Amino acid sequence: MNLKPTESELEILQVIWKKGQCSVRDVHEELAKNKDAGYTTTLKLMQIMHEKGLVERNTDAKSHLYKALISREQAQQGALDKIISTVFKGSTSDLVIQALGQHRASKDEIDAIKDYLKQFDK
Amino acid sequence: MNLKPTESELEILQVIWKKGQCSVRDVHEELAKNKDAGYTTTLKLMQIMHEKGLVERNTDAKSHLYKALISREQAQQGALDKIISTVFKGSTSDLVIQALGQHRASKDEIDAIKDYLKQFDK
DNA sequence: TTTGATATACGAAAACTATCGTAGATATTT
DNA sequence: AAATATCTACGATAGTTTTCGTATATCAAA
Repeated sequence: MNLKPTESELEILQVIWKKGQCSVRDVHEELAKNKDAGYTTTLKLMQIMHEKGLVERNTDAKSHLYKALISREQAQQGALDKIISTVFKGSTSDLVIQALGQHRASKDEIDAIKDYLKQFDK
Repeated sequence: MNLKPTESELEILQVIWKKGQCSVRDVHEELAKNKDAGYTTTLKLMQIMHEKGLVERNTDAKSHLYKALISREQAQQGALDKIISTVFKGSTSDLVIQALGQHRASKDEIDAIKDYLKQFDK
């Protein structure tokens, strides 16, 4: 089974992750802010995600409620693994440095990272 | 013009980046180690990449030689931008911390990152 | 110079993804 | 209860990406 979400599926997962549990309409209205596709498009995608096992749903009510079966962390890890191997030659530090360089992390972000790195000191 | 390489195109670019200049056969043999697709598949993909302007080629000899027209750094940045916005809620530090956490960066890598971060002190 | 290996070109099929329209069920409003 | 709104199901289409077969050219070896 292929657990790797497509681009559109990720957009949907984002909404579900944020809200915890969503109807198709919830997701659709959120997506409609930045994108314009019909309601049935979102519905169909979510049905496919259900077939794939990316989400589960409660069909008790007329309007079904969806929950994610893949965590944001899993998706993050999958995305990282992929780009580290395809464009960063397997080097995590290359990725980190490139990320910090171009994205001009804020002072808070830099501090968060420094804090994190302290655990490696002894 | 769409400069964003597809998944397969990235696999090919990887080989070209590593070797600097490649014939279709060079790329194909490298890919064949991990994947099995026919020679003409690789050829076709590289021809499409040429049409798209992702690579240039020298057709003097019978066997054409391809060079990348997009740098590894550009591709890295594109890949980072995408995943930061789709799975990391726009947070670079989330990405960095997740990357360091799971990938168990080596001491050298950690040191490289610490060095890099020093530039933000003053 | 004929044969065999290796190239490119390129159309077309296959696979995957995204989009939509329509049908029919269920709920809500008047 | 009839009309209206909202939901799911699902087939069909369109778009993109990947794969491959076949034709044809070029080179090297017998």
